[in-house]
Amino acid sequence: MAETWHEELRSRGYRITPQRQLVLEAITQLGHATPEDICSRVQETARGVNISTVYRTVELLEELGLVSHTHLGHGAPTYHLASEADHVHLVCRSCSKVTEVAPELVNGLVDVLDDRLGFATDVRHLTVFGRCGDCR
Amino acid sequence: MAETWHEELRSRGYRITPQRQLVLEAITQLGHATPEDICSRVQETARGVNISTVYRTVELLEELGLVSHTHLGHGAPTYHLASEADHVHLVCRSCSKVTEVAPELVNGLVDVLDDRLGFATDVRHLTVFGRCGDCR
DNA sequence: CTTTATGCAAAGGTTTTGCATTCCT
DNA sequence: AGGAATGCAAAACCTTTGCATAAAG
Repeated sequence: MAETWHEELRSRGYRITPQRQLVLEAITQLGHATPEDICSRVQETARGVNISTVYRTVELLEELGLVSHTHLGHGAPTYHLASEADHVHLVCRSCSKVTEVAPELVNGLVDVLDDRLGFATDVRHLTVFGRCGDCR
Repeated sequence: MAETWHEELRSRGYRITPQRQLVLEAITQLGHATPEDICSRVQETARGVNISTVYRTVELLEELGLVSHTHLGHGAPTYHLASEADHVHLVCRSCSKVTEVAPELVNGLVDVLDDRLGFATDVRHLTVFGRCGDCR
């Protein structure tokens, strides 16, 4: 796989390090991962990455547009690949199940907010809380 | 003003205390308030309510359906009266401005999620992040 | 060799918890 | 009186920061 983001990093004066690669791999594999999740996962496969490095790295990766985060519950945020982030999260208050739905479903909302208020919605960060079909 | 919630409290075996009344008053006055905000506000007018009591109280008031909370930023959640919570929050990533919009604007989304997935959206908790008109 | 990145440990902010005391009912 | 609620302090989380050391370019 092409590591195009390496160019991106270098061009901005950042460096390519094993830790950064490991964090990105962990996020890729885990899907939705908290900083702690990422840290644990990396621990398994290599000598580990310090939790503060994880925080610094996810911030960097987010700035580069490679990952994005959302808040699925009360605790830590979860990170996922931006390329796979093209969906909206539904979180069930009752069973805590997280469902991903196509962003098209919120097109109506996005258009309304844009037309009436000039507000540009960040769809990838959108999380809708409620009750899922199974819990009603 | 009728203190109908007093009945509700008693019938569930809970007690009416000055602290609980003060917290509810503070939320009423402040609109969107973090636990810390609530604590400070109460401090001003009375002998004060301990922060842990604030936490315990907002949890209780939320369980009773009197208040609800939402996450407007990275930090602490904000609480507001459920009776005034009938709106959706828009948060600007750029200037951090919070706008409240009528829940009707999201009716389309609510209907789609219900029809296609049987998902019942909690509109009052909904917060949409993005960029406001002024910042585009 | 220069500069950035990491690890560690400490600090900062937020929330929870245990327990003795207070105070509704 | 009896049980629930509060205050306090400590602990538990989550995240950030300063600084010495390691490592990328």
